[in-house]
Parts: sequence; C-alpha cells; structure tokens
Amino acid sequence: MRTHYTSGLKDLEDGAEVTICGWIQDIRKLGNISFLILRDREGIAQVTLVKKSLGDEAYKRISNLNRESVICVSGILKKDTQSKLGLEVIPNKIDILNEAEAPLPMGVIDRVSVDIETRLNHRFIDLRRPEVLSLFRIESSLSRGIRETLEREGFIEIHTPKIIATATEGGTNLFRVKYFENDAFLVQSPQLYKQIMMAAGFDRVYEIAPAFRAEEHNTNRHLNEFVSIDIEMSFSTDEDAMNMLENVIYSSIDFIRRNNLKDLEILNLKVDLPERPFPRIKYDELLDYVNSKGIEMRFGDDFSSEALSVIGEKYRGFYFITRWPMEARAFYVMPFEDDPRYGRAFDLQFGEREITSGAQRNHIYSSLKENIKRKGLNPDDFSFYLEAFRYGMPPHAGWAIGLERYTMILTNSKNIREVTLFPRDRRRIVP
RNA sequence: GCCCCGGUGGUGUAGUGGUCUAUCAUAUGGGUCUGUCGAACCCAUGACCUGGGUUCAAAUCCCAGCCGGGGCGCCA
Repeated sequence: MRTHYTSGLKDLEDGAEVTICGWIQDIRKLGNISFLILRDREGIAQVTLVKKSLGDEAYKRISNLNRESVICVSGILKKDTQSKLGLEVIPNKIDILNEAEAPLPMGVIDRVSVDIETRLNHRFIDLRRPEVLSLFRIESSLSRGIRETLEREGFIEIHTPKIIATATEGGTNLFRVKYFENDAFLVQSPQLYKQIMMAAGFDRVYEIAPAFRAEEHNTNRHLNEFVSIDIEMSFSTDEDAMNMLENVIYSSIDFIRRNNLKDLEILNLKVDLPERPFPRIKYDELLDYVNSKGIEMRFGDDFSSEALSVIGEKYRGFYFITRWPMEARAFYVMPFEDDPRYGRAFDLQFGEREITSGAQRNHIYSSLKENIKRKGLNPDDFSFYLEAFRYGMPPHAGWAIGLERYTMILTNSKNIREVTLFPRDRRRIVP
C-alpha cells in the first residue's frame, strides 16, 4: 500500500509519486482549499486538498472525514511550498480505509491535558501521541541494548516457568491461580530457576520476562506485573556482577543516545553517559549518613523512602549500595567470609530510586539451607532448588533490572504506568 | 494494608448553601473563507459518581457505597 513513511518524503525529489498511509490528525478547512495532516508512525505530512481539482463531491467527502480516520493518499510530492513542514502532497487518489467515530474518547493533539486514568482507559489512542510512542521506542531500545550487550558477553537467553508450585524467595506475596486440581502461583522472579541453570552448566544466562507481585502497593513506581531483566553468571563474584551491570547500563544508554535521537528530541530529554566506575558505597556508611541527617534507622533496616531521598540528594547519578546486613536481604545471598553478618549483596541506585538488586549467591548447600531456616522458611519447600546445590554448583552471582522502572528513570517519567503499555496495578486489569 | 485528598459536558476545569437557567478552554455539529500550519471568526450542542439524609433551598453540608489520585510500608 504505502511507498514511504512521512519522514521519508524529505529525501525525495520534487514531483515524486508517493503513497502515504496513516491517520488523519487534523483537517483545516478554508472553504475551497483544505489542509489535511496525515500522521504515521514516523511523523506527519500535509496533504493539500483543492476543491477545483478534486471535484465538489470528493472534496466534500474527504474534507469532512472525522479526525483519526485511516486513509492512504497517492499523489505528487511538492517540495516548493508555503507549508511550514516544507513539503506537501497533492493527491491523485485517496483511499478511505477506516472511518473513525466522533467525538474521540480523548484527543490525540488537543490542547487540553488528559488524566493518566483516561489515557490508560483509551490507551490505543494515547499511544498515537508521538511523545508516548517515543517513550516506548526508548524502552524498546533499552531492552535491545541490554540484550545485545549480554549476547556479546556470552549470555544464553532462557525462559523459565511463570507458573510454580510454591516457594520463591519469600518477602512478597504471590498470586494464586487454579492449576487443574491443585493451586499454583505466578512467579515473583526467576531467581531460583536461573540459579539452577548455573548447576546445569549454562554458565551465563539471561531472561527478559514478566514477574508478578501480589502486593497491594499503590505508588507511581510499582506494578503488579512488570518486565524483569534477570541475569546469572557462574564463576563470578558480586564484583563481577556489578561490573557487568555497569557495562549493561552504560551500553544501553549509549545505545539510545545513538539510536533514539529523534525520540530524545521529541521528549526534550538529555541523557548523559554515566561515568564509570559507579561509586560503591557500603551500607554502613549510608546508615551513618542517614542517622547523621536525623533520620532514625537501625542496623538491619532497609532504607526508607525518606532515607533514600536524603541519600539521593548527595548521590545524584548511578551508585551501588554494597555490603548489606544479611538480615536485610534474601536467604540466597553469600555472606562475607570476614564477617558473616554482612552479605555480598548490592543495589544499583539512581539518585533516590532503586533500579536493580543483585548479589553473589550462596552456593554452599549446608550454609544455604541454614539461611533458609534462619529466615523462617522451610527447606523442604525448596528441595527442587536445594538439590541443585548438592551435585556440583559453581559459585555464581547475578542481578535483576526492572525494565519499566529503568525506562522511567532514564526518561524522567513521573509514573511507571507511563512507560507500561497496559499496566497492571492494584485496581487495573483492563485494558 | 494504613494515612490524607478528590469525583462537574467527549476531554481538562471554575464554582464551598440561594440570580447555577453552572464558568472557561478544548471537542463535536453547522456557517464564512484558495495557503492554513495551536488557522481565524460567527452560531449551536453537551455535565454536577450512585443511594440515603439535613434544609424552605444542595454541585456545595452529613453518612454509606463505588471509582480514582497522592503518600507510606514492600520492592524492580
């Protein structure tokens, strides 16, 4: 049907024959001449409708089409024009492919703001807005940049089950689903499976897949279903995992800086390459800092929102929080040899916001089993997992990035729902 | 789950007891206009979340419900 996207027209000669297809964004009627703005994925173009050359009937029919109707326009490209876009198409033939109803549930280009709620209710229309599309192009590039980096580093992409019997890391609640005659759950993370893959000898694996958390949080940065980018690497320490994460973050930002210039421009965003290495700050140091700022926090506590905002004022870019108390982290974290009160866990932060959690894992069966008990969990529930540690498990480490949260942070979005096509939150499961 | 706050045309809002027969913008319908580009101008259309209660009188006050927003905790 189409010969060019609207963005391709500028590279053509004056007088070229083109067919462009898309949505009618607007029609400015001036009596015997009308200007139709056609939008496709790549931009907009002006189609100039002249009554005299189209004939009364066709002119009336086309210039009265509702906004957001879908058409294809075949005609001659005119580059010497008074249009601000610098070009226009003089149509020979206009195919009306789908007429939109009016009024629209929400405007695409109207000069009124729209609540996020209304936007999500009619998301397909909202997604027609160029600045919204740009967010998702950036998200696409981020996951592609991450994927390409991991592939280059020798990671194998895997897919682990999303329906499980029970027993994940503890901490967050799971969604219960009916599984024939039994109950099953949706996974909160591929953590245990990606570790098992280390025992399988895959050495380096990654997975980009949804994770589900049945937490009743109601914030701008949590979803009940999100895309988790998980990696696990064998014969590696927490330091190796942090270096890999740094590499992935740097490369993915570099990727969007090279591939999403137009999107960054549309969003009026400037994304700087971060300086490497990212600072590594010990938990204890931040604990003292937070307390010195008058926020009460005890050893073993996680950082509260208030604490993180104070820390975020001091450290604005990317930085790691390292050497966490074991009691603040999951059972699978490897304790330090010199002081087992601390574990080889880390968080990657961007200012006050958390992007990633990771750790070197405890690969010693007996010690891992002890830690499960210490967390008040039953090792019997983890037998499928623990078995992998009994017959040859290499030391390993890994991390997980929340794709939407990462995109949110880089695009400076105020709400994680902005960068989620069809978000699943406490109240929303439609559309 | 806890604490605040809110629900007015298709969309976003103003209005905190009585000329509200409800403001403005945008949208939609009609009209004028052959160079618009946030087109302009004229006319029209269209709304008080639901159910109770208080009052002579409720968009406005009270209660309940439903829906939503912000924050916290939890985390990615």
